[in-house]
Amino acid sequence: MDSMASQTPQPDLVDGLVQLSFLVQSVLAEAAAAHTLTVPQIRLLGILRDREPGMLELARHLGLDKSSATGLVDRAERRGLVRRGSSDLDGRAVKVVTTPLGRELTETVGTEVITRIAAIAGALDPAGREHLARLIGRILGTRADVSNG
Amino acid sequence: MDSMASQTPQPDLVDGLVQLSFLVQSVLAEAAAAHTLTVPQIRLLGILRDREPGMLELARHLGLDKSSATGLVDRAERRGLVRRGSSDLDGRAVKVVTTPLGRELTETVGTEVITRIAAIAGALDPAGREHLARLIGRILGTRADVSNG
DNA sequence: ACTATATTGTTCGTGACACCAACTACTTCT
DNA sequence: AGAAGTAGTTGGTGTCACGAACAATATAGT
Repeated sequence: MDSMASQTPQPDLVDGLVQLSFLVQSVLAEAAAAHTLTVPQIRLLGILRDREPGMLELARHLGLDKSSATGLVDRAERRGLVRRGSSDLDGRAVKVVTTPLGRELTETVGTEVITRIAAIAGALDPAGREHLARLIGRILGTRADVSNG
Repeated sequence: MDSMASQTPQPDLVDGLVQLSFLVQSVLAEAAAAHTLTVPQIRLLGILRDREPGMLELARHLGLDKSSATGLVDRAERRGLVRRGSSDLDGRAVKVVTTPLGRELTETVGTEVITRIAAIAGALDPAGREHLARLIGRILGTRADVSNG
């Protein structure tokens, strides 16, 4: 039946990947909601954990249009989570930075996300988790070539 | 209850699961957008492939509020993808059904989703895919107990 | 230097999506 | 029949994302 190797109709796997992604996303949404945040917001905070990007760079990291990044930062700023600093070199550029409150929330939510996602993986024994991590790593690693320009 | 074991700090795996979920979601969004649809819409169509649920049942399947289901069906109906039939037994209930156009789109998009998601898994060799499917299956299987009320 | 072009962000308008609270219209229970 | 419950809808609010158009600054090209 599997005449085409690359398209090997592996319904179980395709279905599983899709369902798993919904599961993970809903757990993320829960963790975010527990702190009156949303998934895009925690993504934003996650990126700002080790960066101070401009709007455009931010947009690229999130895979969004720059105007979407503006909006995301607007709302986060309104909640006191981030701040718009001005770049010294470029008069029109902006530097998005977390506030102390933002950093604190990043930590809290981060821990919560780890706990909750780890709980999902808790269905597997340590060896299974190890293996899963490797397989996922290989998938994401292959993709890194594509997405990193 | 090994409450500690579930917290095994496995940063690689947690991170991988999260990133993978975003990858899958974005591929789903692409596949949907290729047919002027959205992820919630293809989810809706997917459910209607083998069911004719009422609004409430639909909402439960999607993990949404019933009013959200109403909106989703409203928009899908406006595009001629689904239809509101009336239940014969219950005068207030509704039966959401796909139209011929909706069924056709379901097929087309379904194929596209399979192709694109399979491409993600294509980074693995057949044995790896097999293994991954099993691991994911175990995770989802464990969850099924929780979510199926 | 000085205009032409490119880049960074913002704004505006539109639309999808999701929630909650309130409401209508049936059903079922007593 | 009357009370209570259930199925769906409506209206209001907020987030999110996009594209097009715009201001302001930066970088070329000559």
